[in-house]
Amino acid sequence: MSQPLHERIRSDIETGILSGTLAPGDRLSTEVELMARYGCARMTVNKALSALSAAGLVDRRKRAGSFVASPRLHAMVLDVPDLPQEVTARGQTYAFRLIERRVRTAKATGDAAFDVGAGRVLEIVGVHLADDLPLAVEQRCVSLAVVPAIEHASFAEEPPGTWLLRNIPWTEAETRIAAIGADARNAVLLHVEPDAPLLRIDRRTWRGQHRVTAVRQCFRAGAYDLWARFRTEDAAGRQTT
Amino acid sequence: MSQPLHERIRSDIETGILSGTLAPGDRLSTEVELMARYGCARMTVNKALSALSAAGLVDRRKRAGSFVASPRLHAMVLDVPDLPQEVTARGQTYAFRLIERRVRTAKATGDAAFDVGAGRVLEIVGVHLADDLPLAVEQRCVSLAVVPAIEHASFAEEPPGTWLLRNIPWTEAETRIAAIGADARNAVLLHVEPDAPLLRIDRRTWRGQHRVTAVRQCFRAGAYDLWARFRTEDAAGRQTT
DNA sequence: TAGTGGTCTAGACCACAGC
DNA sequence: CTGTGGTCTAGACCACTAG
Repeated sequence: MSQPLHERIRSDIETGILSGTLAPGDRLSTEVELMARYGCARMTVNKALSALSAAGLVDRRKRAGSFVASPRLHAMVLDVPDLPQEVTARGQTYAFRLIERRVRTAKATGDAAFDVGAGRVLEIVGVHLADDLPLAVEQRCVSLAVVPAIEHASFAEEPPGTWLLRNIPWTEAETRIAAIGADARNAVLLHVEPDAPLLRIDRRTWRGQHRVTAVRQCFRAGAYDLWARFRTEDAAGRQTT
Repeated sequence: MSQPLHERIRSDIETGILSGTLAPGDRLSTEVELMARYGCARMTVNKALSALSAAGLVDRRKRAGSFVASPRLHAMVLDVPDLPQEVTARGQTYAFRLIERRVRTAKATGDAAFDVGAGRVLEIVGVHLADDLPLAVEQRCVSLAVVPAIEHASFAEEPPGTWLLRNIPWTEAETRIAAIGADARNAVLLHVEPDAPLLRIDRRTWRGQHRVTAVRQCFRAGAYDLWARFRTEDAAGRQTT
């Protein structure tokens, strides 16, 4: 038996759903029935059905049974790019040029996208470069109350985003993606015409109840694309053995 | 006991990781130790640790033990918008205006973004409208070999994307997001100036080995933003009870 | 109220990788 | 070699809810 039994049971049912043999709303066999069919214990069947439920392929209701869920998968996995890594992976040399760096105290920014709560805040503006060509402009606020160590970090070696990724685990994050026209400052920094299309990525990050950082990155059009993928296997927690 | 025990064990360890008490690379207690600490069976502990492993918070190695995973996940959950639903949720009226619809056979498009394999293919061009204002231009190819029923669908009631979402489960999808300048055709259809910034979303979808559909949506800047979120609880499969 | 899933137990054998 | 996680068993009790 090269494949675990609960994995085979899960795979059998998943195949039925994806091939259309099992239509949305259809009732699956009960755990007791599957137990008899595969000649195994109930825990084994339960593990398979729980995985399908976690993946959203199956809806389980007490007393009623397990049902094929309506195709509702509106979610994909979005890669959060680590720019130095992405750039070097493309065979280019990465650099971060710091434009501004200051510490302010507790003032409201007036812009909800950059609010990281009360206390001392580190504000950074910089440019990501690939082979010395500007790739993106980054504006960032970091709460020094949550991340005091970053006040003394030099961003010569790595940009603030990478520093944070390496040092601060986060529990919650929110990303907003839009297309905008370049304003005067971004046009200069990115070497593009004013009103040229830019990809704007806003991200806010929490650690528990505390806001860690808020960042806005504006990419030159064509300089970098975002990718997202979805695989049923990922959602079902299948091992990539 | 309002909370399942395996959930409490998982929560305890997760809290330790996120608070920094458990640093990346630290070794967790073994299943046997946790079993003794919580006074429960090994299966219960295993369920908690498996969930943390699936969430990417913990790395488990045979003979070595369980360790706090070092770099945090670089991935978030991207909402795949169902435009009619999004638009009506904003209190606007949604409509889809069909511009082109034709069936071609097996020819190569020359554009990899729209390749859905051999056989008969339905090609659609249309505009998504919110309160009669153009929101996005959509170009789509659908493989009629995989989805024959769509050949006779009228898109008066719902756009092809929604039709597919309701009728065809998919196993794998890939999305690419970029900012572009409007070409002549899109400028006319969206009522914007040529070269105005647009948010372009390309998506290809598979069902098993077969390519189901390939779509390109170009949104007016500011008309619609993409959102992505991440919560540790989601990844750990915690129920939202 | 009876059937279903949710959870848990106290064992067990095995594969695997560090020691 | 030995400890670890991966898997599985044959039971059990409970909560919930649809019939």
